[in-house]
Formats: sequence, C-alpha cells, structure tokens
Amino acid sequence: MSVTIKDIAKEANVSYSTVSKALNNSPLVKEITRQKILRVAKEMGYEPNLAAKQLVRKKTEVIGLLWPTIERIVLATLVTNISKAFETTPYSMILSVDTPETAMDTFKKFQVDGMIVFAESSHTITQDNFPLVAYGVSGKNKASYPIIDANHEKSMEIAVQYLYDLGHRDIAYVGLTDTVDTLQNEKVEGYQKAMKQLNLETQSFNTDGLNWFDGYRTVDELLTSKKRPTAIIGGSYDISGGVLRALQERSIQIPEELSLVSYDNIPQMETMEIPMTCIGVPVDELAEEIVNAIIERIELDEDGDSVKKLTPSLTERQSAGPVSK
Amino acid sequence: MSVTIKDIAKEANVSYSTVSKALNNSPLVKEITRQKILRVAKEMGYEPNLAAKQLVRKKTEVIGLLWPTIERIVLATLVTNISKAFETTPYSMILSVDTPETAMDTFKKFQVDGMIVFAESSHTITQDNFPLVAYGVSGKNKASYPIIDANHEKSMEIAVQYLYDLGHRDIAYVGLTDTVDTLQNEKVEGYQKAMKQLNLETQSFNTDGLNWFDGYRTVDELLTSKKRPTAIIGGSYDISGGVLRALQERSIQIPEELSLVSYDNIPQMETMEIPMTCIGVPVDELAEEIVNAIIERIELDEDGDSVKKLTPSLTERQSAGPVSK
DNA sequence: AAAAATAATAACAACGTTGTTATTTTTATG
DNA sequence: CATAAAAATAACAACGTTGTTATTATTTTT
Repeated sequence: MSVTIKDIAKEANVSYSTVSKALNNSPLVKEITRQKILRVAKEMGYEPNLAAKQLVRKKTEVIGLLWPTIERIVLATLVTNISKAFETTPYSMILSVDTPETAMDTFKKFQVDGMIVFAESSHTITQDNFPLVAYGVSGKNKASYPIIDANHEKSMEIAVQYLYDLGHRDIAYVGLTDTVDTLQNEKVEGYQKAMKQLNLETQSFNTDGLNWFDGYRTVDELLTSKKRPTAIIGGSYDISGGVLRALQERSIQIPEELSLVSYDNIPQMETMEIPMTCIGVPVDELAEEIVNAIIERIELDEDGDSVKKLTPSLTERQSAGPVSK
Repeated sequence: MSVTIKDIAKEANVSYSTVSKALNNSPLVKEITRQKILRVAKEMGYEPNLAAKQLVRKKTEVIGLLWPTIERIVLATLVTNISKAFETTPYSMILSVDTPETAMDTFKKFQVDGMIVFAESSHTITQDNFPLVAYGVSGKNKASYPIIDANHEKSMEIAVQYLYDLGHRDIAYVGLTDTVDTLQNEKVEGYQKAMKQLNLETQSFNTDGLNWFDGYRTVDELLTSKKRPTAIIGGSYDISGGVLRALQERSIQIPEELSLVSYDNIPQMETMEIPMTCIGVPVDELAEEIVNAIIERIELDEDGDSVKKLTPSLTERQSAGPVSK
C-alpha cells in the first residue's frame, strides 16, 4: 500500500503527530527534526491522502468549473487561462461538462470549496450559501453571487476613439447585429453610442453569425458599400479572422488601405496573418479576476451579490494605422 | 453542519452501523427497518461524505479525463459523449485542462479510480499500474495501457465503395494531405488504397488546413479541375461544411449534380444545410468503447497493452446519391 | 419448553489525517 | 543547583464511513 505518516514516523523515530506537524511546516517542531522528517518522507515517496485530510479539515482547495456548453470554443481560451491563474494559488481546478445539476452533484461529492459558473447555465443554479462566482452577462442579475463581466460598451468607445485619433471618420462595425444575444447587442450599441458622441455616421454590417466564415462573406457587401469605410471594427476573433482573410485575397493593404480592430483580447490575435490590434478585457486579466473573486468568496465567506464590470484595454498591433490621404 | 449517519441513527433509534448497512442495501438489515432508515435519511437531507467513504474503501468511482489541448474543438463532441456515456455507469467524470503533469497530480490527489488520456499527451505519461486508457493514433504504441482508435483506412474503404455502388467513378478527396499529422495521412492513404482496389484514378485536393474555410476555399480548384469529380469525400466535419457552403453558393444541386460524403460521424452532420452522409466511428459508440475500456481496466485490473481499432460505419443521409447520367 | 440455529442489530476497530492536550526534554532564572 | 519557564515531542480524540465481530432477539427443532 501507499506510505502514510505513520510509516514515516516509524522510520524517523518520532510520533506520527510530529510528522504531521513537520509536513505542515508547523513552528512547533524543531528545525532539525523537520529536516529529517522531510527527507524521510521524500525517500519513502510519501503522498498525502486528501480524503483523510479533507475528513478533518473540511477543505479541499479545489474549485469546480461548471462548463456545460463545451462546444463553444470562444470560452476555451478563457477556461485555459482560469486554469493557469489557479497555478499561483493553493487551489486547483477541475471541470465538469455535465448538465449543471449532475455537475453540481459531482462537485458536491468531492466537496469542492467553490464553483465557477458561466452565466448561461447560472439560472439553473440555486445554491445558496455556497461560494459561487458567475462569468457573463450581468443584466438580469438578481442572483445571490457575484458576477464578473466585461464592460462591452466601454470597449467600443475605446476602439472608436482610437481609430478617430488615427484620423478615421468612416468606421464600420462588422458583427452579429440582429439577434437576441445580449452580449452581441451590447457591442453594437456601444459602437453606435461611441460614434454618436463623435458625431460620426454609423455603418453596421450584419454577419448573420459568429463564425469565421460569416466575417469572410460580409466583406463583399462592405467593399461595395456607397460610403466605403477606412476602418473596420470586427465583432469577434472569428469574424475578424474571416474579414482579414477576405481583404487579403483582394490584395487590400492593411493597415495602409484599411484599418482593422477586433473585439476579443486574446493572445491568438498576435499570430493572425497580420498581428491584430484588438480591444477587450485581456483574457488573462479576466481569468485573474474570476479566480480572485472565487477565492475571496471562499476565504471571507460573505454573501451578497455584486457585479464587477472589468475595464477593457486596447492592445496595439499592426492591423490598424493612420488613415491614408 | 451536514447530517451524518450517526444523526440518522439517533433519529431512527438504531445503531449507526445499521444505518450504514441500510443505506448500502445490505441484506443484513430487515426490510422494514431499512424503509424507515431510508425515509429518515431523506427527511434529514442526508448526503454521504465521499471523503470518509473513500478513506475506508479506497475507491472514488470517479474517472479523470486529461485534456490539455482544450482549444481543439474536434474533440469537444467526443468529450461530451464520454461524459454522457458515464451516466449509465456508477462512475462519474471530471476533467482537467492543466498540463499532463499537473492534471495527474490533481487526479491523484482525488484518488480517481482511472484516467482517460488523449494520445497527443500520452507520451508524457509514465504511470505504471494505474488504470489508464488512451484515445488516439495507435502507431507508435509501446505503451503499457490500452489504446482505443478508429480504423481510418477502413472508413475510407467503405466511403469509396458506397459511392462506387451509387455509380460514381470520379471520386475526389478534399482534405489536408501534405502533413505530418498521422491521422490525416491515414485518411488520405486509406482513400488512395480504396480507389486503387477498384481501379479508379485518385484525385486529392489539399486544403492546407482543417478549418471550415479551408474546405470552402478549395472548391474553386476542384470545380475547374480537368476531370471534374461527381462525388467528393470531405476529410472532416469542418472541411465538409466549407465545401458544402461553397457548392451551395454556386447553386450546385446536391446530391443530384454532386455527391458529398464527409468524414467524422457526429450528430451535427444531421443539422447541416443539407443533412450529410458521413463515415466514421459514431462518436457515441467511440465514447462507449472508451468508457468500457477504462471501467474494464479498473475492475479487472489486469495490466497489458492492447490496441482496439473500432470499425467505422456509414450513416446515410441526403448529401450523396446516384450519379447523374 | 429447552436447546440450537438463524436473523437482526449493536459495538467497535479500522482508514490517514489534523488539532488539542499531556508529557517529556531542554533552557533560562534566582 | 534546584526550580520555573519554554520548547519539543508524544498521546489521543476527533472526522464520517465501512466491514468485521459480538451481542441480542427471533425462529426452528426436538
């Protein structure tokens, strides 16, 4: 069988309670004996038994991430980043792709210390006085847990202002515009509002979808528009990718002839055909906030809802430049 | 705090060991007292403590799925299906998107009973005498665990034969052909081999990638080919989607003018613009096999490598039909 | 109706930890 | 150099289960 603290105790000629303390860096054990115990433990290949620890401590230092809509790749980068963000904490993370109910059961079984939920599925969750944090649209918030969200309006404002400062006046938005998707709507509205503030005429092109292809296809319409824009704001990573490709195929120089700024601030923007200037809350930052929120929730264990809208930032790359005369 | 078997015992006026037996449906407890105990347990909202159970039983009935390359969406459907397949078993599943090493640690911490690994990351795994099953390419197998794989060659053979029987002689393959990706290569080679057996001339179009767009873009080349094919085999779900869209845009009647069969046997094929005839191991079957393999591995706990190549099947839908005269 | 066999329940020792209390050893103090 | 104080270690009771053994209640047998 596997080696326990009692085995170590025997080997090191101390009591097993001393071993426990040594292993937990308690100040109650003399430095020299701790050294010895640590060495013996290592030699014997000791691995602590979480179940036993958990039984007495009632803590697992594990967070469950509930992710029922696994096929939506947009979130994959975020999940990866959240997982990474936990690395600098004492916590680790496990995922479940089951239905919210089943996933909750599994997590409860393991007695995770807290849970992260994506807004889409959060409405099914009625888990009071259990540490929970949701990521997503905060509109309909009457939940009893904090919600982390990005300030989409602000994003668009920054993007438009950036292009304006580069001299652009004909700035188009390419994205999904005619939809019930709250997130998408917030983007378009943000764009329109920002344009209005600068007294610019808006020009939105509906992609009718969120895929690469939807962006690609919309470019034709955009180029034959009566008032051809000098700058484009792409509504998402995928859409912008399609737009970029279509422009490349028509040998349109970027950013000389046309500037492109994309929504979604993820590292993949760097490795596109042309490194893409983008706007949004950087995923790593977003991940960090989510992780902080859940840990805070666990460790302070105070209840109460709250909405945290994160401020986006613009990452300057090569796809946008000054307007050509 | 939460309610334990001791609380139930007190409430039901029996000893806690009787409660334990009743809860585990032991035949050693009288039917009537079991009824009572079960009722009391329900009333009190009893939830068993896995940690305690685990401590004595050394079993968790949980499988860990190690999935470091979360961004590759192709596998998402499979993961979802695996998760679903576990529903009919006593086991449940958790995921980790960490590096193989970190994930292993977390899973070990939880003392999962077994692990599922995708081939890409399996080479880093050196976990002897621990129940492990890998899914993926079986070529370089010198592992000490079973590998579940699909018979890609056989797939292509079936697809070609199917089209042949419908009267097609000019059958093209559209996919990623010039690559180091073993899986893709097996597909092309399978196609070529199958064509040769029927004495047909091969015609492969390289998509240079695996995305929707890569399929879409290749159609031009395909249609202007000297010997225009009457049937196409698409190399993957995404590629076929792009091909289909491109054909639709050119108002080419499917399947009257051109037949299309896609690789990847996933349910999403049903809901494409035109329900797609496809070939491959149905993902639910694949998932089932993987789940069976790991459970068998756990419960028989016999060591030894083995490779199981699953036989693909063709799912007939509307994208392929008899050749037109 | 007593003895034997069986069924039902209770008691209790694991499992591998942590944290509290009791004991021993070492160091400081008058 | 005793004695008090402090430091280090040991002992042991939790934690919530399961599974084995001991006890008690019920049936069966003679």
